[in-house]
Amino acid sequence: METSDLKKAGLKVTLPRMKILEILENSETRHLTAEAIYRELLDSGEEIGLATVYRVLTQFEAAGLVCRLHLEGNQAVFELERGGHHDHIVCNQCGRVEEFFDETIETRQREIARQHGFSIKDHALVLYGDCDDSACPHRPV
Amino acid sequence: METSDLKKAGLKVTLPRMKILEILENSETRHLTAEAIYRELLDSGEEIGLATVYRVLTQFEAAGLVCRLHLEGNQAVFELERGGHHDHIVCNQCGRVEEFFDETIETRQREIARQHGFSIKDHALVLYGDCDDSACPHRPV
DNA sequence: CGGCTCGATGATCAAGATTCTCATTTCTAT
DNA sequence: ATAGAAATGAGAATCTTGATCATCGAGCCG
Repeated sequence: METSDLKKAGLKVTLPRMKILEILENSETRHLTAEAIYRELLDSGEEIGLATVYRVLTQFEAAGLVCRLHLEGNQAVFELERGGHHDHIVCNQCGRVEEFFDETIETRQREIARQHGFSIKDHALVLYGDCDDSACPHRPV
Repeated sequence: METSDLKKAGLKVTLPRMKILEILENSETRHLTAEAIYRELLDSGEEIGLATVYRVLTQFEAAGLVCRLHLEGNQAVFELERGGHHDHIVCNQCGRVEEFFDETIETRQREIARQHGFSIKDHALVLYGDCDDSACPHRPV
């Protein structure tokens, strides 16, 4: 379970942390802003401060439990780290986020970095487009 | 010249706008924050407000004269739109930004988007790494 | 189980980036 | 030149995120 992951990271197992993990696990979209997590906690009757949400998410990120994404908006979104690296496609209309992984792109990135004399440490790739209408509700969030 | 570009975009030709274009054109790094442009204007004796810099850059972006990049930092950087699309490599040590274009990656992106039922409109790809030491000064900015 | 110690929390404040407001100035067309 | 509209500058406002600090609770020890 996750309590062990928390302890492994040197973090006490507290209610706010459990609740936040729970929300990240059960989220439909799997990509949530700190605000969204905060509101969901308030709605379910928890007494939590927004500062705690940000603090905990930052700690989770440092512990490798969570990834922080900077999409076009001004807010970062957080997703549970499930092991595999992946990049993202975002629908401009409904905000839906899908994940993908492509070895061809990964390989080319390494080659390009090498050509430029860089040792690549990380990368951020986000595709923006419109998803097909049938599957695209009007801004669900 | 650029005055025609400004007029074409429905923007009056004013001193602040000309100066900002000039700085973007003559910049060594080609990738500047709004703050950096503002400071450069102040240093050269112009009386300009930071709000104007942001306002003008946003208008330039809407007019397609300028691109806004969101790198890892919290500030956006702006670069003159010179026609060719490209992506970026950023050095984690010195902040240097280099540009590249790779048709293989572009093609794969379109294919991936299609597989996911997205019509891709845009994308953001940034590689982060360390550039080779000899060419990497210690944080020049 | 009761208490101790230190990390965790929540409320508020603060910082940094960007945008808004509005009175004043500057273009541009006439 | 002049009127009308758009642009500017200064500062306030906003939004997201991190910091502060007094209080609280988790984990450990007896």
